[in-house]
Formats: sequence, C-alpha cells, structure tokens
Amino acid sequence: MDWSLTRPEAEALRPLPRDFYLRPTRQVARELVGCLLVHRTAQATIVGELVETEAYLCEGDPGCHAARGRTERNDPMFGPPGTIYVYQIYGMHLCINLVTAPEGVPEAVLLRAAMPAAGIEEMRRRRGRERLKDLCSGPAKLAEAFGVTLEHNRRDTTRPGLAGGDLFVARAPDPPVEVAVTTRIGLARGRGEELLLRYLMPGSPWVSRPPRAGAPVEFERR
DNA sequence: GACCAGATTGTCT
DNA sequence: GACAATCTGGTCA
Repeated sequence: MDWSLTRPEAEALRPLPRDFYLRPTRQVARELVGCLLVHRTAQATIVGELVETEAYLCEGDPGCHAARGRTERNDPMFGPPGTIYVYQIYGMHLCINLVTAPEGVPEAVLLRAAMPAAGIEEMRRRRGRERLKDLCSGPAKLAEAFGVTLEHNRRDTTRPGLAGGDLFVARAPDPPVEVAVTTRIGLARGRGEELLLRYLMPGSPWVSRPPRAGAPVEFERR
C-alpha cells in the first residue's frame, strides 16, 4: 500500500504524547508499526511510515545495549520515555531508537525501516540513491535519509522544537490490523537472536529483510 | 536471488 | 584488541 502526504498534511502532523512510550516496550514497538516518523528541517518536511521496529528489553535480553549496565553510550536509554537514542555502529552508520518504559528502566525501540511518504527528493539527495526501496529499508539508511545525526541523541521527541529538536513520531493514519512478530536482525548467537522482538508490517515491500528462513513468525493484533 | 568480503571507528573488556 | 542492533558492491547461480 503506497501513498504520500500533501505538504499541508505533513505540516499538520503532531507528536505522540509521552504516555505512548510509557507502556510495555513490546507494545510500543508493535504500535509504532504504521506510525509516521517526521523530521522537519529548513529544507523540507520528511515523513515515512514505519514498517519495521525492534524491541530491546532490560530483562532477559543480552542483545540490549544496557544488558551489562549503564555506560556513557547507552545512558540515554535510562532517560524518560520518548527520548531519542542515536548511536553509531560499525564505525560509520547511525541507528535511531525511541526510549520506552519509566525513567531509569533502559528499554528502547530501534526504528529499522519506513515507507517514504513525503520529502522524497530530500531523502534521495541525502542517500545518493534514486530507487524508493533504497531510501529507508534499514536502520542506517533510515537515519541517513531522515538526516538524523548524533546531534539528535537525547532529544525529546514528545516536545519537538525544544532543544532544537524537530524529529518526532506521529499517530498512524492507517494502522495495520495485525503486525508480524519474528526474530531480530544482526545479533550474534547468544545475544537474544532467538527472541521474537522484531515487528513488521505484514507483507510490506519496504522492510529491510524478510523474516529469517526457518524463524518463527507470529501475528499480533494491534 | 543468495552469499561474501570490505569499509571504518567508537565502545567495551 | 575484539567486536558491533550495517551497507554496499562484488561473484556466482
């Protein structure tokens, strides 16, 4: 299902409240599927419909950055729900997370992929790619297409505009009835790779990768 | 399409 | 010193 927003529609989008993030992390990850990631810049308003997220939990999840305690890098995960946690990986890529759970409980949702919905020419320029599928089909691609940098780390997505932030998530205009749940991507063995914490828009061509071969896939009503 | 190697650097042990 | 919540471009089928 492809669609795009008119400029007035994009301008009218409002951030989700903090309460949205102050719920069980799996539920937040599930309900973020279908929501709109928005970045307002001087050049354009960039919007994408989130089609893939991953939950990272503080208990029983060795893949979580905070699994071995608080460090300078993962410190934003301990902040209030709705905080943005951006980190660099593989020396060259950035990943965007939204902090969930009460302050002090280090849980977050990784934003992995989106369907481009507005500001597409800006995304193309940033990515240096033409094909729509190459713009946001992976966490680092998403960060690049949206122009997210380490400057966004620790910002409050529920109050964009403050502290220079203009990056937020808006309500799902067309929420999916069901969301697929399967195993996460990129985790080494023993890091929680078997946990069903990856949430996908069923059948979406915009995801980063299909469910792993042989991995269980469940469906949860949204 | 599947699989593989290389890029490149902050973080943590 | 090893590794990492990745991407890209190559090869082979």
